[in-house]
Amino acid sequence: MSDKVFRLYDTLTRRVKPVDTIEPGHLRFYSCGPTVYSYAHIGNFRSFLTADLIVRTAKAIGWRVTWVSNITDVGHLTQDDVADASGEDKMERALKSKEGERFNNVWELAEYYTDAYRADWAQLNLSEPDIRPKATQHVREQIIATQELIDRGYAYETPTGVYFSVESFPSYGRLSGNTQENLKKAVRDVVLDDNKREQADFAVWKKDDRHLMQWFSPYGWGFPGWHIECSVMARAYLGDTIDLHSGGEDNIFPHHECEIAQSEALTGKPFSNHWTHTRFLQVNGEKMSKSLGNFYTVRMLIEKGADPLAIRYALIAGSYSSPLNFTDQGLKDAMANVERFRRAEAVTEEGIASARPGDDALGSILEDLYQQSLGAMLNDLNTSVALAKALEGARTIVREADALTESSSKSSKEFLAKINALLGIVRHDNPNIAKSLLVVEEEELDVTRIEALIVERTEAKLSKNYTRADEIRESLEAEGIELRDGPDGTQWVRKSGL
RNA sequence: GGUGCCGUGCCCAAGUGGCCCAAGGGGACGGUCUGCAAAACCGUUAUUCGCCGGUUCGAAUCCGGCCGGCACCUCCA
Repeated sequence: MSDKVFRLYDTLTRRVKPVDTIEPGHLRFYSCGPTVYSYAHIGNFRSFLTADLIVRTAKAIGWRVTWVSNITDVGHLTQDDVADASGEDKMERALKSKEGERFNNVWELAEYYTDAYRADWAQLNLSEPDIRPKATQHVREQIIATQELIDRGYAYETPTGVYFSVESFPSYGRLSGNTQENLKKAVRDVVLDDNKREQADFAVWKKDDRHLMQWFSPYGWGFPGWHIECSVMARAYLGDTIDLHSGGEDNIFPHHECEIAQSEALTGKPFSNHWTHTRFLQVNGEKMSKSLGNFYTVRMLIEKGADPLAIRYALIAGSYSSPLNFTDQGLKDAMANVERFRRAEAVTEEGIASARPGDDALGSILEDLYQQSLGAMLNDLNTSVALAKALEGARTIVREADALTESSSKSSKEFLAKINALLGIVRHDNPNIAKSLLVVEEEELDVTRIEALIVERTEAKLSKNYTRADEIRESLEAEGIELRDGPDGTQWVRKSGL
């Protein structure tokens, strides 16, 4: 525990305010996860990273965190709630697509993309949520909640499903500004459904005995509406009122607006005391979309040679509360920065091994920088400043390099460990998980041959045969191997494909 | 039409009333090192914050107008 204040923007009150926990020092946090009908893209991950950074920051000030992040493995409708429920389900559509051919059924498809999601998650060094519930594992509770909403007069059954009556919940629209009145003014074409009392009413349960995923309920065969899963799972794991709820900006409406309505209708208590939303990621100044060809997944970028931690860095380089422009150049920039942390770590290890006597020249400087970095994170997750302070620390360490005493090295090591716990950009917290899930197989390198060539080049240099030396350097360069001459000999590194 | 968000150097991006003649990263340029390069390290790189007015002792920061961009309005992180 500490007396530090963690401030975050709250979408509901539209201002930055301290995160208050109901139980002192214990954050109960729910973040919306993906629908697993395809690979999650880097825009999805930007929003998951916000959740990860919230958890890391809370832990850095000594809070206990119970973090629930769901997996939506029920397909929801791709179209508006059309009257006959014939709207195609996005998981069904994925199954019928070319990529879906290899799956026997939607369940396998969901499982495959869930695994892929978790692998990418580990690659980007996101910490593991305490609970990762699946919508399909909570259908029973969703049916019970649906019935309760009917019993309490907030929902009604029609020939096509069960709908939540927006009129019955007067504060509907408080989060998004889409009040019933404003929604009526909307001129957007909406598919009319005569079964609904009001156009703004939304589905809690859809009746459909042809749906690929269906369950039996008091209303016959069908499947749950999209919003009810989060209401139910948040309550099951975190209680009636939670401290904080997060998601992407597109979740504000309708998803979170509807969650609030359902949850508060069920419990009569506030659903979440704080709401945080991550703004969209743009790619090269444009909206990310498949048609524009700028739709990036984590594995695509790794295949292109991007360092997973650099992807992470690039995605958190800007504030979560503003749109971020993800560019190829930004990714390269991030790689250079991640490299600097690696260098600082290498220098630190050498310094400890050297056992050089002397004062700890860095301890207080680094502690100060860490505190500034933490302070920035506590101030509405100001990642730009937090990263700047972390980089300054890494630079400070690298600058000392050969002059690092053993005690300075130990301070450096502590600094890097704390920065990594806070920002996750120095190294993978759990390298084994990241490695075992590595999506791209490192192509085999003939290390013996490379090292033999380096020896040959060193000899050529000694005999002043620079033509041969440069020839070796250039041929290795062409293979993607970069040579770096230093006082202690020549090192080699793989060059990134970016 | 409704509801929100944004416009800072060549690029990305902090700062939202005085500590800012504006962090940090990349790039570019100069230097140290080096056979040369790469890497590393050091230094330089916005009297200025979309435009025009206003408020104020003081504005990138507040207010008004204009121009430009983005998101959501029941598939979407």
